[in-house]
Amino acid sequence: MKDARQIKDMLYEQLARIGKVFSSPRRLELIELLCQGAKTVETLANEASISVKLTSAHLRELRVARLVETERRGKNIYYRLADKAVADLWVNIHTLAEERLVELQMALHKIATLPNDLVPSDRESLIKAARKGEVVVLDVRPSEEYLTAHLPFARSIPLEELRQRLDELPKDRSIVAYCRGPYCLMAADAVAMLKDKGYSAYHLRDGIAEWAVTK
Amino acid sequence: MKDARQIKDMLYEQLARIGKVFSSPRRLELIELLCQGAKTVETLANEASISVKLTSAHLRELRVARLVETERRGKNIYYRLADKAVADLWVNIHTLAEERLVELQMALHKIATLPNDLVPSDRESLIKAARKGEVVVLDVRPSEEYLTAHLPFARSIPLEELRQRLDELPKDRSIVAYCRGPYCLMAADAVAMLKDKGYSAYHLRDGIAEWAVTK
DNA sequence: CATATATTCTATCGATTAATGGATTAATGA
DNA sequence: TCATTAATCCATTAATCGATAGAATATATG
Repeated sequence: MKDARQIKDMLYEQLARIGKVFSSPRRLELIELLCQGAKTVETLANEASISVKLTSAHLRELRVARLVETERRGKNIYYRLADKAVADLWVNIHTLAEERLVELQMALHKIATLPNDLVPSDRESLIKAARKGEVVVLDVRPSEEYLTAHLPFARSIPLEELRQRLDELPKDRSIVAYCRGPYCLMAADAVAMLKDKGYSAYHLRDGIAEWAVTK
Repeated sequence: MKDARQIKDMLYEQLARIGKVFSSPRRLELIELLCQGAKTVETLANEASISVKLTSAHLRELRVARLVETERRGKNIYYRLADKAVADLWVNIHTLAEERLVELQMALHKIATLPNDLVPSDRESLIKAARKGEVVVLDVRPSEEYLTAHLPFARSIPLEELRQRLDELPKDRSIVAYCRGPYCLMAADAVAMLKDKGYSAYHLRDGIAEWAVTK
């Protein structure tokens, strides 16, 4: 069996194709955005603050690895994750990275101005508190993303509208804001603004992708 | 906040470090070997059929990403996975790859001479059958790996010794052989040999890493 | 202390990849 | 049909990575 080595090499090469997709910072950011729902190339480019050409090139990599699917709607082409398992893998990678990489832990520390645990941190008690109305769960992502999927009992006020719509929020209850996930800065911004205006606001670092992983 | 972009870039760069580790075929093979237990550089080099120098270089990558830990025992340095989550990620990646990549499915089809489902394929019924003695679960990996961890009720006969120790196996019962995982060819070899000698043998594609993932 | 063994470090070459700009395709709408 | 919009393809450049060979280190053993 002299070709056993060859077969083996080929197998690992195929596996590495998946790893390669997750080896580029830009692609990871695109994957996180796609975890929020289907989006056009231009939307993705804007939200990731990179050129449309570069976005297209990275999406091509995702496409040849069969991790995303495309659908044309009128002028636009919408990209979406091909499988929930892709989002799961994304969550797995960033969880492992946060556990193992001290550099990442320190960078995250800079973002989280305050500890995360002042608020019911496990899922059941957060949902329970939200159901009872003890806390307000606030989704600060764009409303399309809220419509695609959101946490139970969450109310949607996109970050851009938050300043004008502050009066919709009660000052006598805690507000728990979340956004796309641990690397999205929208919820942190929202919490800073709310605290500045006298609200008692907290930052839930998980997004819907993290929430969806059955642990 | 003009440095928000910078912070974000840095975060994704850190995350990509983990992805990069999983983007090389050789490193994936080393990770799979390390899923079987702690091993020296030389052992890893031999089992992956690559030079010691190259092995050391790849292990260095794993080390700077904090995914492995080292321990000196006498002359040798033993490498082991730093966290069970690393093995879980390996299983996640190859599961996703098998689901999404047609090329990989076809390559695996060449290895699996016969379908995998002729034998109790879910865990509970396999364990139950093994407990009752209806089937023999056979671990054909080197005995050190068996000693580190093995499936419940599995009996150890390393592939190299199998030819001489055939008489230890019963001809009136099914034999279910497994090895390191779906990309290891040892169990396939063993099954081919056993069938050739008149045994009723089957190939369980999962290894202990796959088995350990709580689904 | 000298030698053998196990492993790592450094330098180098070729191959791959990320990013950018220019040209091209595909669908829409006047 | 022609212009517009959305996205991709293609060619180029700089940076990075995988692999190999030679030198260096660190530990064990005589």
